[in-house]
Amino acid sequence: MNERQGGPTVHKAQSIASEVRRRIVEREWRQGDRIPDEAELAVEFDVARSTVNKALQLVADEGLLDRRRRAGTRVAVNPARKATFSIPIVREQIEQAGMAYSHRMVTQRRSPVPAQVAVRLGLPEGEILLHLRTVHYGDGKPIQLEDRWINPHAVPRLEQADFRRINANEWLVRNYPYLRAEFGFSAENANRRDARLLQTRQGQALLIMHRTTWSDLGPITTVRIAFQPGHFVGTEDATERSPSRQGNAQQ
Amino acid sequence: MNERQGGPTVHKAQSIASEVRRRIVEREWRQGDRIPDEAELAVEFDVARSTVNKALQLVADEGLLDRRRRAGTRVAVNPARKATFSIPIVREQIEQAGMAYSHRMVTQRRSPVPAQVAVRLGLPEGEILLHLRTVHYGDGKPIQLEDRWINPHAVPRLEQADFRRINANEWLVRNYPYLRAEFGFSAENANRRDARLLQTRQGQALLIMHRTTWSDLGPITTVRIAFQPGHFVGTEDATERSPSRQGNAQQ
DNA sequence: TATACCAATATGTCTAGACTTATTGATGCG
DNA sequence: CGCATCAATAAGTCTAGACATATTGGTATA
Repeated sequence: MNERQGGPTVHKAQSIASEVRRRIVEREWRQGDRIPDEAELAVEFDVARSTVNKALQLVADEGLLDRRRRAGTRVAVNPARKATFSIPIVREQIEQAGMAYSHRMVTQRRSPVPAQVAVRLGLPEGEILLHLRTVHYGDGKPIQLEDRWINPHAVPRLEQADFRRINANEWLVRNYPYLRAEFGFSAENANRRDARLLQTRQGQALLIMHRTTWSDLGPITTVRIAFQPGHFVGTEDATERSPSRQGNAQQ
Repeated sequence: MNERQGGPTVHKAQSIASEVRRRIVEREWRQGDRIPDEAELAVEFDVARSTVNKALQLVADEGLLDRRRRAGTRVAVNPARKATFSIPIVREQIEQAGMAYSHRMVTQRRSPVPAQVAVRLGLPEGEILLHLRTVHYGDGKPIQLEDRWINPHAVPRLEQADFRRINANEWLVRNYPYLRAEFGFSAENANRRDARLLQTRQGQALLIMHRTTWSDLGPITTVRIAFQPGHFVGTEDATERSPSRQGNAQQ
């Protein structure tokens, strides 16, 4: 009972997942169809059931399959719905574009959160948080403008940080891992302050990105980032989960 | 050699992953630290090594850990960088907001792709694709405007679809699963046509979403969606991979 | 007819053991 | 001192088997 030889690390699960994707994409298995169960596929591909299980979980995580106990595995009716984001850290992003990075802190003070921000953070209005406004520059030209609120209760030693030297984004990322994040995008016509800080004209369409992060100590920070006109924020990938880790995020 | 009793389906891997996250977040393990190897943790938590492996892979996929063969597992220096997107299908989105959905096809014709679009699709300029312009309405008011190119080579039976009855988004999603997708956001001041179709004024800041999808037959479709002024597109989650599947995407 | 219950089933999860492979760190050589 | 080589290590993957549990569909009961 031990007639193995080839040995693992050959990604059988990955190949099975690919084959499953192929059958779905080429319509051998149609949307809504029940596919053969794990045991059958294990026989077909000549692998252990757990290997099939792993493969199907991969594909299901991508959204192409729906799996339910006892009910079996079906080809998803609304397939492939996830996309993973990969957003460079401001400084890296700017430096990777071959520009010299710098930043300027425009505001730093403790003040009561306005209602709108409190909602994003899930905190009561009026709580005293640290409020920062920072402009990030590439070769001296403004690239993005961030308006940030930091929750001191979730960020011990916040006082010790000098945000004129290291920007809040980097400091938080390096020191305060988060467990959950929410992103959002919208567009706004530049108001007077945005226009001034980004050195553009009022009314210019700006891409606005909101981001809020949490650890188990509560909300860490929420930011509103206004990008230079014309800026494009792209995601990479979707669906096909890569086994390797990569990417970045701003906090 | 068989003294088990409690039995699985208790998510030991998940609990271990949570504990690992906790140690990272609470800085018992600092950024850059090497953590105990799988065998040690298996002893500590009294589980099989493969269970620890699974737990650590989960956390590594979230970005909190970096793992390398022989080198061991370290707490990531730039942690937690992924966010998964979950975007409702237009019609569902509008209906879920309690509005009556309708759509209107403004343009439908085959024409040569302009250079800009060809680049997004990775096709030669001038290829003949199907070009559609559609406005989606909620309670009769324009919600979003999509400008779409569809590649007939990746979409068999394209002729048989009647996009006046079912919108392209839904038709594609139901029939043509994709394997890869790219998203992007930007902001533009509404031009004359955008303004007319969205019933707003020129110059208004519009959130623009670009999306391109591929199957193994090549690029399927690329869309530029212009949202009604004030529209907000949010992502959900990040990091903490949920074992269940959910969410939606537009094609 | 509606409900409660039960057996069968397919997936979910874990274990213990084995083999594979990238990478490190030490050793020996030119 | 720089470089090639090699053994040890830690993660990566797979297997076979077991138990867990949600769901289904049928059967018996009120």
